[in-house]
Order: sequence, then C-alpha cells, then structure tokens
Amino acid sequence: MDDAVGRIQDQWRRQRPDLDVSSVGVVGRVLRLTALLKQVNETALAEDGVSGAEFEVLSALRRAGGGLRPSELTRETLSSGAATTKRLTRLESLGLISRATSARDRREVDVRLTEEGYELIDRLFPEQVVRERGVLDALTEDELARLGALLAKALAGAERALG
Amino acid sequence: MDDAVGRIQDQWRRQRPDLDVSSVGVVGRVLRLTALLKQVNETALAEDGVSGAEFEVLSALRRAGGGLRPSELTRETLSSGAATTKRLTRLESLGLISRATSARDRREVDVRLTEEGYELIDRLFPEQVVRERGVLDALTEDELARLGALLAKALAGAERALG
DNA sequence: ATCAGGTGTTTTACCGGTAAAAGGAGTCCC
DNA sequence: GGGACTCCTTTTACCGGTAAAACACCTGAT
Repeated sequence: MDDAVGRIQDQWRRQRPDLDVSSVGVVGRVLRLTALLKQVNETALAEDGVSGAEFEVLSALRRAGGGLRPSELTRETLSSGAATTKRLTRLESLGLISRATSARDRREVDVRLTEEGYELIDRLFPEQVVRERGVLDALTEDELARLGALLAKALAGAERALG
Repeated sequence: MDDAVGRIQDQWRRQRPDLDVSSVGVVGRVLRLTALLKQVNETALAEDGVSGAEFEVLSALRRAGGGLRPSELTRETLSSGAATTKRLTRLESLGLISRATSARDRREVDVRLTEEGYELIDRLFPEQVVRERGVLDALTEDELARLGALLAKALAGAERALG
C-alpha cells in the first residue's frame, strides 16, 4: 500500500507542514493510475494497429448501436473536432468505418462501423475489459464496487460544478 | 451520482450483456476525472504563464528540497527525456530554474529553482491544492480518505505487477 | 429569390510530446 | 593510454493534438 504518490505526499508534508495535502493523495493517484492504464492499453492495442484514441471512436460507435455524426463522436471522446476528423480519415482508410453525407442535411456525415470494424471492436473490447480488471487486481470485487461508487459521487459533483 | 460514465456502462450492458463491464465504471471515471483535473489546473496555471507540465517540474524541484538532475525529473514526471529537456529550456529562459553542469561528473546537470522559481511554486502549489480539493467537493473528508486508501491499494498492486 | 446568420465538418498552422540517433563524459580492462 | 562499453543529456525527425479559419450547407426574415 506504499506507492510513489505516498512518497510524494510525505515530501510535501516535510517541506510545507503548514499545508493540508490530503487531496494530493487522491489526485496524484488518479493521475498516475490513468497514465498506467493508458500505457497498458496502448501497448496491447498496438498489436492490432490501432491507437487508444481510435479504439475510443470504435467503442463509441459500437455501444451506440448505430451511426453517429462526427460532432457526436467529438463530444463522446472529449476531444476536438479536428482530432475526430483525423481519426476518422485514418479509420476509413483502414476500412474499419464508413463515412457518408446525410441525405436530409448534407452538412452532416453519418459514420458507421464496417463489417470489419464491427468484428474488430467486438474482439478488442472484451480483451480490454479483462486487461483493465487485471490492472486493478489488487482490489476485491467489493472494493472495486466501493471505489466506483466514490468516484461516481466525486465525478458527478465535479461535472455539475464545471461541465 | 448519475454521470456520463454510468450512461456509457449502461449502453455496453445493453449491447453486450454477455460481458462483465464492472471495471468500466472504475476505469472510465478515473480517466474522466483526470481529464477534468488537468483541464482545471491548466486553465488556472495559464494566468501565470506556465503549463501543467512545467508546474510539475517546479513541484518536483520544490518538494525535493534541492537540486535534481534531468534524468530524475524525467522519472518523477513520468515522461521522456526529450520532453524534460524542452521544459527545462523554457523554464530556464523564464528565469525560474538554473542549469549547471556538475563538477564531479560533467555528463550530469544540476537543475535548481531560482529565487524567482521558488517564490512562484510556493505561491502556485497551495493554490493548486485548494483548487483540487474544490473539484472533489462532493466528497466529505472521510470519503476522500477512503477513496485515497482504495486508490493507493490499487496503484500499489498495479505498480508491483507492471513497473 | 436572396441574403444574413448559424451549424457541421474539414483544413491550416502550430505546439508539445516521443523514439531514436547523436554527442560528450566517465569506467574498465588489457 | 587506447579502445570498447556504458551513461546522461540534447538534438533530430516526426506524430497526434488543438484553436481558429475556411468551407459547405441549411434556415428564416425580408
């Protein structure tokens, strides 16, 4: 239970005993865990030639169960419209998605998984879930549930206050 | 307590009822919270003309209580050596740090906060702690402590398994 | 019908990150 | 003391991201 962030927190307590650095323990670990998870996933996905960001696009399309527009994908992936365009261009050239301008409003683009894209994400997503559970292997099912609940409460509050 | 990640999890349950997607609740929220925290901090730091990454370098130097070498800063900030060089060059040009080649081993560089850098980070760090506590305002002190403990356990396990 | 204003997507210009190569300095061993 | 090896930092070449401009299209008022 002694990790890199705990050591950082101790250093701060020594240097600035006047401050309450309790939030550092939470924030630092959230950031560190994110870095770890991203790295593990990127590495695994590289074998199939897709990046984490591209995986996210495929995931969003798969769980939506139908076509989405670029603007919806942009919102879903918390990134810029320009990034979405680049990802779609690459995924299209890989044959994993199709882009078609909408008939009723020709500004809009309908993005869909191709048969190949559908098969890929349906294989990759279950692998990802297992992999992520593996990273969190130190926690029991019960602890995982409590962690999820605390994070949900924190995130809901943060999104309400900022988003 | 109903957030964006909860909706994503529900979509997956509908599309792939065969999978256990409980880890998505934890991982998704960790990732989302990281994005939120980074955005809030970057925005606030921009007023003083430093990026989040530059702040991290200054923080590492301040809590170390003395000089560090670029390789130590690279390890401390979980980034590449090239990134460290760029950040140091910028921070040096801003007059916030100094670089001096070590006397006993001239491959090594001794990076230190200048008086100005010391004063800046000593002002910014307390602001950051307060800001981060604000993002997590939905949690009580007790919940924050339990969240920190669960994250510590998860992270210690993950670091042992991978790092 | 036209045009002002708004919306959805892509393009442009740039910025900060990385991997790998290069450069400069120490160590070891014959 | 010269050469192979290793270590630390910086440079190089490139890649994926963003903000803002450009582009294409729709809508509603006139």
